[in-house]
Amino acid sequence: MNIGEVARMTGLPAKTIRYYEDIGLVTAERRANGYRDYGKTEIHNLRFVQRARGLGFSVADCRDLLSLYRDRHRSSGDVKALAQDRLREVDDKIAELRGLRATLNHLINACAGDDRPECPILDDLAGDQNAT
Amino acid sequence: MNIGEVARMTGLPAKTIRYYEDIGLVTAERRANGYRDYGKTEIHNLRFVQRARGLGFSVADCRDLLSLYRDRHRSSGDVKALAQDRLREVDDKIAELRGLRATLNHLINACAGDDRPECPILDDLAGDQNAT
DNA sequence: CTTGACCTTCCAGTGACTGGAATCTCCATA
DNA sequence: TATGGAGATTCCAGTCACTGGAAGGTCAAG
Repeated sequence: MNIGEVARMTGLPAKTIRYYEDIGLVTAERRANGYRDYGKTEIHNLRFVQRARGLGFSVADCRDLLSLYRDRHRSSGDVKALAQDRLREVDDKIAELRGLRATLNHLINACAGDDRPECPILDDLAGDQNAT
Repeated sequence: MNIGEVARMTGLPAKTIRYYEDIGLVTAERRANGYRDYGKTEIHNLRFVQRARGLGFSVADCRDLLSLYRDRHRSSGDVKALAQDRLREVDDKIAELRGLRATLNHLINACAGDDRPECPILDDLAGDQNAT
């Protein structure tokens, strides 16, 4: 199967699929004419990576996950550990964003948002102690 | 004031301060010897940028915010709009991460995490319809 | 005069793609 | 058989916001 069709099937841009080959994540056979030729396994692996990326795993994580996937003798504990690391990252990020959100919201509520120049948001960014 | 001292004062790496000059965000005077010389205004602007970046504003946003900050005739509405855009981004990101978190958590709970190879996480990534 | 801390510039790398140019291959139609 | 267009190839550069490192200039202390 040509790369274009795979792109259509998976929704991954052909560019990205080529990139994954570049970095050795999912490689394809070559036809006599030099075109990449994708079989079921490669497409399966591409979808696997696509889903893992969708869950926010890094490409490096995807590499590990793929090799665990291929390993008949893996321990599910190794996979779970990876997922737990990722969960921790997500939790940290959510906590960080919640903090940002609160500050931003506070600032927005304090700002009239009209034609006058007085602006608590800028005052705060400027480090004005009397701001907000 | 030399860049090193400014770095110590603000907590911004000297590299970053030079970078901000490179992109024309916060520029410093030069001494006879070619060293950058920072005055109160520049340090103030650096801190301003630092705070805005801390709230997740892009460097491009910081540029706009700085120019609004310097503009005596600005409208606070313009600043508020920028902050609201940013708030929307944060909200979107939080929503996305919440979704990821739920999926990840679900998968983690389904996985025994022991020495056996059976793993619902991998099954799910593989697109196995019977997974989880 | 030397040492070491500090400053300068410039180039390259990060992650995960994405855009674009130049060139080649395939297939259908005139 | 020629040609046109779609789709394939490679390679280089750009994104964002830095960060690392090399090579070299400057300054103050001992």
